[in-house]
Amino acid sequence: MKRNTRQREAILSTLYGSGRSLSPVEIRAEASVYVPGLSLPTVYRQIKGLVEEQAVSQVDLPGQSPRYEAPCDAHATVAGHHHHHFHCDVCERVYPIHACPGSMATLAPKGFRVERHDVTLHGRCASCAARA
Amino acid sequence: MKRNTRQREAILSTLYGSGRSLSPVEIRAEASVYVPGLSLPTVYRQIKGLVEEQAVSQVDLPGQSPRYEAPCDAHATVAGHHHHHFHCDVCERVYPIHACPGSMATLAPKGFRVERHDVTLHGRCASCAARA
DNA sequence: GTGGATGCAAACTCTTTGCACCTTG
DNA sequence: CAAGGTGCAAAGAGTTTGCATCCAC
Repeated sequence: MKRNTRQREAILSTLYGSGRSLSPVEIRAEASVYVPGLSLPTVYRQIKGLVEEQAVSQVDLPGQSPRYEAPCDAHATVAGHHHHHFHCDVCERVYPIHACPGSMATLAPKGFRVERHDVTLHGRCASCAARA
Repeated sequence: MKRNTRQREAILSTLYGSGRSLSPVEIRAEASVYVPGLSLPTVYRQIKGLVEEQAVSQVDLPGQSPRYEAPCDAHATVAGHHHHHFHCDVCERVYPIHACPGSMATLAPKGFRVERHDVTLHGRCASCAARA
């Protein structure tokens, strides 16, 4: 997965252009504007390669299939930086949260070694909240 | 889904007997001890009904298929109470965390309305940490 | 020109559904 | 005895793979 095909470029620019996390189907829909006929298997193969080379990161939210996002450039860490996500219950979109409640090691029972945490917020995003 | 069949009893006692969240396959494996030949479709149908009547709650962790657990009786709230989960990276088991970092409404951007949050801790459970 | 990438179709996994038979109340 | 539950097999949904063709280098 190193060649600059039209498909790869379309997928990459879709991910880097969007400020949020996209599902494979969303990626296909957006990238199809640049490459009509783009196939879903190609999207899956490209994102798999892109995740491996850390050009894109995978976002797993509870109860949802994986989404993908461009590493945040606001903090310019090469391999992306620690952040969380907000899932809008209305439009189903996923937005990055550049804040963190901090270590949660003390929440676990004695003897448990906490090495990582995931936080997902749910509710209404700004535009869906304004609409209500 | 109201009749007390052997299958239903086996599934319920498996969930109530285990102190953690189980996947449908795990439920089937455990409950098969009481009902040999228990089928996976029956497990899926029973848990669906049990979740609807709130006798069991569904646990969605990031990147994982759903698990199911008996509502925690330590706090004795009928419909279960707010809690989180710990996922062991070694044995893949999921344990309840009866603590919560508190509201995270301030983490979201302006205009976002936060109504709920999920927290998942990852690392090593007590027995896997002791073994290392 | 050659090897990697693409698109199609088929395979796979997980979950759900149709249906004949069995069991609970 | 009737309504509901079970097991089997097959159908769906989402993702991955095989393969012939195409295209970037």
